[in-house]
Amino acid sequence: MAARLGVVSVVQAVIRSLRARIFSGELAPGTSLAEVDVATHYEVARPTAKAALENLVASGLLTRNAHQTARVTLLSSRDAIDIYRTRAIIEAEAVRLLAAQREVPSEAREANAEITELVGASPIDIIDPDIRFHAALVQALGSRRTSAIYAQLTDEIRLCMTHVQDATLLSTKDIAAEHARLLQLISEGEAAAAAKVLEEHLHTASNKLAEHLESL
Amino acid sequence: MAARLGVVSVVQAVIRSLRARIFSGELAPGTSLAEVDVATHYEVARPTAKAALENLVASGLLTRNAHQTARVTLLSSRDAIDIYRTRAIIEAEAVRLLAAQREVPSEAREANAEITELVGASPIDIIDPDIRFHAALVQALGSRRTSAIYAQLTDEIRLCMTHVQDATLLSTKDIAAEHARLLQLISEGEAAAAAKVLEEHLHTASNKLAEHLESL
DNA sequence: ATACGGAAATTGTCTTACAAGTACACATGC
DNA sequence: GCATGTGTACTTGTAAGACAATTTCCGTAT
Repeated sequence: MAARLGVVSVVQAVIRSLRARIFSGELAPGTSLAEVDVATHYEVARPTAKAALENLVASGLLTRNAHQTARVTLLSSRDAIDIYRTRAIIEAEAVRLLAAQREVPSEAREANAEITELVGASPIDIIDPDIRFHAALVQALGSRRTSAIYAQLTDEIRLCMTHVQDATLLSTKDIAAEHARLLQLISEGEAAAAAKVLEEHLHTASNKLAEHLESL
Repeated sequence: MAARLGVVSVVQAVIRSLRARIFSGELAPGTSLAEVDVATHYEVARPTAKAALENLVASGLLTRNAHQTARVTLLSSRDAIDIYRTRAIIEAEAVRLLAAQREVPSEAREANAEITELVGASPIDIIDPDIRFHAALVQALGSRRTSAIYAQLTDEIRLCMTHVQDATLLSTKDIAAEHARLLQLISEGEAAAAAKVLEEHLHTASNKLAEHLESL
């Protein structure tokens, strides 16, 4: 293989590698990805590359019209708002349920602890624990399909983030504080208040992100 | 072409045809669908059939493990409950928003009128307008991604229904009445009450469906 | 009757090939 | 000079054939 691929299935390996390259920013939004390019890059057959590209198109990371070469999706501010709205619906419900049970997921607590430790570090480093924090809330719902849907939205969020290399949208300190407050309200069983904090948290993030995307 | 296909793209046409055959019950849950079978049936190449099958696997209508022939997904009662839970999250939010705006989608009203007219008819005939009623509520959110997610869940619901040919889970009259009450509460701006009615409506439907699936 | 071995069936991938559609550049006419 | 039309190059869509790898199932032998 031309590029290192954790060997599972060729198509799956290509998909995984392309995802990583997209998220890392190596393949910036707008970059063209022809089937032949992918095929030669990984030294696989074109049908294999095609299958990988189609998978990524389906998950929203790539965009392609008929007979046109696929490009890394360039999300608009309206897309970002739409994604965050959808996220908010799911997460708010998760938070309400958790609060009703006064159950604070340990993964969420740990992820936020990680964020707190990164207060001085590069804003890019907090993306990962931040995503884990929110994912932990949804995971706690225990619904396979809800988690799957949320995972797909998370992918698009990550893609958004690659638009904004300067990811200093919110201060790490504020994010950690809002998360902590959210967990506090959950532990107190304040479902409505917790949901409201979450919605505002996502809403301000959404606004900042949309604003940054507009300015490109 | 061996079977009539509305000509768009070969793969898309095969997908559409297979979906129709699955929903119609011609391809009952559990039926094997080998790539060669599909290829010969539609007189297309195996890669084309493969692409169509992979698409349907991704949307949950078919199930396949590596090196194993695809089968029409056989949903368990737990799946049904999971699907309805996820549905409920989205629909409840839609209903809350609509109530806050006191906005009753005309499509929902029309779909329920259609149900009301079908009070004496076969329970199977109400599936379609019932789905349209609920979809109209979600559509009103105006979120592309939320609608897309909901559409996928709807597909799985339809698949559930093919398990239970005797779809007389609830009386048509009761369904129409609950829908009407829901629309009434929306028009009155009673967000919380409307959401509660919806959740109970879906919960009882989910229970009945799960019960029927268990008894197979 | 059970366990082992092998054959059949199926999917995974590659190679090659051609058809069809899109986009861009170039030339032509106004 | 600009708009328009055409043609070519590029890319994707689909097909056909071939081989490897894996799973399943059946037959046989113990």
